[in-house]
Amino acid sequence: MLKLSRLTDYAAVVMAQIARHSQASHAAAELAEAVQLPHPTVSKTLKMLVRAGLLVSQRGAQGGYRLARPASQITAADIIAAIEGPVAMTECSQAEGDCELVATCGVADNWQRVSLAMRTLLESVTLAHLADTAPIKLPVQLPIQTISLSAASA
Amino acid sequence: MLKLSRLTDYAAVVMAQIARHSQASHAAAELAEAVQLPHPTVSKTLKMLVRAGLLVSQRGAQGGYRLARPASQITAADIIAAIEGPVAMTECSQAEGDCELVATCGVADNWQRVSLAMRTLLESVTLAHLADTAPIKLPVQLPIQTISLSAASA
DNA sequence: TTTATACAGGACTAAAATGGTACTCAATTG
DNA sequence: CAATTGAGTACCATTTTAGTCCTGTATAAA
Repeated sequence: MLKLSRLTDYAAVVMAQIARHSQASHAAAELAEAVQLPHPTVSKTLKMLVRAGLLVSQRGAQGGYRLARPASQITAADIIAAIEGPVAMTECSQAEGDCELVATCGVADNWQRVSLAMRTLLESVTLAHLADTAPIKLPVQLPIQTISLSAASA
Repeated sequence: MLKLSRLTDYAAVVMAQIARHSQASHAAAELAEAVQLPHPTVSKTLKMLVRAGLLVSQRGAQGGYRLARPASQITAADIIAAIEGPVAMTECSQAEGDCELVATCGVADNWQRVSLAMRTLLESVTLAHLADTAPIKLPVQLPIQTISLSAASA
């Protein structure tokens, strides 16, 4: 299905929740309550987001989590990467291309172009968009054509 | 990683192999040999592709698999859907939206827009592109902006 | 300084998806 | 009929995913 993992989904929801009240610090328990998910799971997700540099944490009483930077500067690709690792459609489109089938494959290059286009799409969607209850209304010029499809055009 | 499953990857490679010699019928064993993958696995993949209507099969001696329609009319989204089911990024962007968290979620709509944009992207890449050893050189106008991003613009 | 709060890190387990195999049946050709 | 080749099904092993728990550590407030 080319689906996000459930944790990634949670991460997006939690991030959106924080983004909607970005002044305050949010404790894990409070967030879990707000989004109606089990505390430990939310906690785990939050830790991953901190490690990825999307959130900052403050220990102790009155502590909690806050966005590391404005919601408009955090992308869907960032959130996905924080939980699942870098966006890549196939083994071989990752850094360590240790696929032994390169010789017989014959589609690797083109998959990588598609992969890149998808990544670009996900980078064009920010947390600010996701958190907004209104539909995404970017007047963005998606550079899709530029990137992959005209890479070696005629 | 938002990665394709390995079987989907195999499917793409096998489809590309068939597409490059689309006149002949191809036995499962022959294809497995050509792409250097285990026979039973390739066989399984082929059956899924037949069930999805992307290949047609012919039993008996001299039988094998052929494309059900021209490579230019088979999309990456078709191949992915054949193996993994419909492209959808989250539970709730599928047909049976049985997610109980709709109330507290607050990002569902926007995820769906992103999901739709990705699907459109994948539909714009055909098997003919994938099978071509040259880079994709579509002069395609990707309708991404149209679909999701300006859906409710301004 | 004590205490309550709240995050950090890691170990562990249960469940599910994935990938791969084997075996039997059905159809076609010659 | 015999050889070939796909169809269908059931099964198993592995990996991934999700979720829990426990112990440690930093911070703030009383």
